[in-house]
Amino acid sequence: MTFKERVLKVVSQIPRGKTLTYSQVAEIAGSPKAARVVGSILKENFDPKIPCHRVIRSNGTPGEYNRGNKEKIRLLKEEGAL
DNA sequence: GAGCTGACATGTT
DNA sequence: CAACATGCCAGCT
Repeated sequence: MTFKERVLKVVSQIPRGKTLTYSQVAEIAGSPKAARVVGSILKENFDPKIPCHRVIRSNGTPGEYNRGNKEKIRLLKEEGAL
């Protein structure tokens, strides 16, 4: 089980309407300081089972998104997470 | 195993 | 408030 797999699993388990920060995901995955790695992994993953838009920065800003940063914000609004 | 990379975080300037 | 600098660490070559 690599860190990547754990990150994907964690993100896939984020409930609708909720958001986690990259740090939180990294922490749950087992490496609290590997927030960057989390991003690197999410950008490569296009699996619909992984709601990467629910993962945001620690300061509350959305961060980046493979389908467009605007889309990420919109999705969060749709789900009521924002 | 070494080096480079980067969807981050936090502190300075 | 924005730009810059440093630390951090797993993935990839």
